Order: sequence, then C-alpha cells, then structure tokens
Amino acid sequence: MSTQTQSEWAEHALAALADAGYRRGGARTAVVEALAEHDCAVTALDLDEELRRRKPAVGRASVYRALEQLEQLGLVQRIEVCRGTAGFERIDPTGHHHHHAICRDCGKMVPFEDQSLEKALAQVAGTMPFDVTEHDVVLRGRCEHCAR
Amino acid sequence: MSTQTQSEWAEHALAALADAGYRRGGARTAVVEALAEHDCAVTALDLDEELRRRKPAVGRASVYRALEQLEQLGLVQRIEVCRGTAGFERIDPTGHHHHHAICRDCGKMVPFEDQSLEKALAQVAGTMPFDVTEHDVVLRGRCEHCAR
DNA sequence: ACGCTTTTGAGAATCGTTCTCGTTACCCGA
DNA sequence: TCGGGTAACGAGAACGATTCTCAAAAGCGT
Repeated sequence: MSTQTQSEWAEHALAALADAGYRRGGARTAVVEALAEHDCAVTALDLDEELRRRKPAVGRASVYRALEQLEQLGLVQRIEVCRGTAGFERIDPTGHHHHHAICRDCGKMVPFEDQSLEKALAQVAGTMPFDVTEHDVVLRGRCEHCAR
Repeated sequence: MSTQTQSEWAEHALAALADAGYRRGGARTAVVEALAEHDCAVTALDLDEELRRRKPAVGRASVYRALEQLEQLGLVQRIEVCRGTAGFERIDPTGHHHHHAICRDCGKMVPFEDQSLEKALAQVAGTMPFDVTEHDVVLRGRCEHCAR
C-alpha cells in the first residue's frame, strides 16, 4: 500500500510536470522516481549520490534543477534539515502532510502529524497580510537516544 | 520600554555566558549588544558587517563563534531565513516569543504570535519520543506587495 | 605583574547550492 | 518520417554562507 501511494505520487508528479509544459527528460524522471521511494525528507546530495550510479548518470545540476521545478509546482516541500542543508520530500496531492522533530545531536528525524496544529496554522495564516502557500514546522531537541 | 527589554536581555545573556564559564571578551560582548538592538532576526553576515566598523573591529569568525555559543545556551534562536542563510534573534528569558512569515519573493519578514498555535505545539511536543527544547515555525508565501 | 588559557581576527578551507556552456534529446510541424 | 528549434542535460567552475587554522592579544587567578 505504501508502494502504491509512492507510484501514485510519481505519476501525479510527472503528469503535473507535463501539464506545466515541461518536456520529458531522463534526469528529471529519475529524480521523481527517487523521491517517490523516500517516505521522509532526503537531501539533494543524497539524491545526487543515489542517481549518479544510474545507467545514464544524472548530474548534480539536474538534481537541483528538478527539485526546484518540483518545489515550484508544489510537488515537493523543502525543509531545513540542519545547518544550511535542505531536505526534500514529496507532497501528497490530497494536502495531507506531516512535520518533523529533528535531533540536534544525531540528526535523527521523526515525522508527526497533528490536526489541531494544522488548524491553528491555517487560522493564523488567514490573519496575515500574506498569501501563505506553505508552512514549515520543525521541533528541535534531543531524541530519546541522545537525551540521556 | 523596548529599549529596557533589550538591555535586560543583554545583561541576562552576559550573565548566562559568565555562569557558563566563558571569560569576558570584547567581540562576544559586541555581538550580544548588537543582537540586543534587533527586534527581529538578523543574519550573521549583517551582524558581521555591522560590527566590522567598530572601534576594535570584530572578525567574522568571532561573530559566528559567539552566535553558536549563544544558541547553545538557549539565548538566541536560529531560523532559516532563506536558501541556506540563517537568521538569529534573541530569546526572551520569559519564554515569550514569536514566529515569522517570510515572503518568497522579496524576503520580507513579518513576525506574529498566536496562543493557540503555541498550545498545539506544546501538546504535540509532549507526545513525541523527544526532549523538545524549541520549535521553528515559518509561514512562506508572498507578502501583500509581491502578491499581485 | 606573571603565566596559563581563552579569545580573537585574518585568511584559507569547506560545503551546499547555483551558474555556465557546449552537447544531447525531445517534440512539433512539414 | 525527417528536420529544426528549443528544452534538458552533465561536467565543472563559480558563489555565498559558514567553519577551520593559527599566531597574536587579551582575561583572570595567583
């Protein structure tokens, strides 16, 4: 079922890219497929390393380009994982999403979701003199392992 | 009154640094004073530029060092302002704090605070297998000026 | 004032990300 | 089906923010 969701996202993303007028391209498709296989945020460099080994190797620039386009179309979300490194993860087209708690010591990332948090965020967004399109929420601290 | 709060924070921060065993140092003190004068997040490079002009010029390395130490002691919070640049702002010892909405086009930053958001965050934090010490919330979108 | 340590500043090094540019691959129309 | 125009690509250079290195210059307890 998880696999199902993943391939659904890949199809959705590729369709959205086509609708946006992008041509089909091997590198971009590879990035979409790689993202589809990750359930939580990955860094661009991790993706790069992963894709560099492919049959026709994918270049770093293509990875970043694809990620930027995907972000632009609202297909992936970028979050700050740690000190100047971005993590990327696919956005469920239903709008259903989660946030993260990140350990300041080991970098471990734990996803969570909370309805009342979303409600509070939506409400605040409505009162701002801003056209808010997305939000970042990150809890920081120490994971159970690093806490002692 | 705002000035009052600022100098109070500076005193508080300097005392905390002393308690932590740090010696008095001109550069670090300058960073604390500069932070005290900003009501919202500043980037390290902005601080650097600001402090380079001082009587005894403060070096970039010292600015970053001081910020790291202050963050470590829970005296300043670091937030991702945009693409790989961090913003820093003082943390009120009473725990009272705000979050930010950031324009993706012009970078304009608008602070806000919301009680029910804080409540939801605190509640979620309690359910995580994490010792959560702080949280980042950033609303992203376009400001009223860039929106049209 | 002395001596041991911490702090400091200038510049080099690092790391993630973005840009450049010559080449390759797609897609539309003839 | 066969171009031709244009988007996509990969390699490496460039860039900006941050961190590291190291010798010189203060702190602070004695």
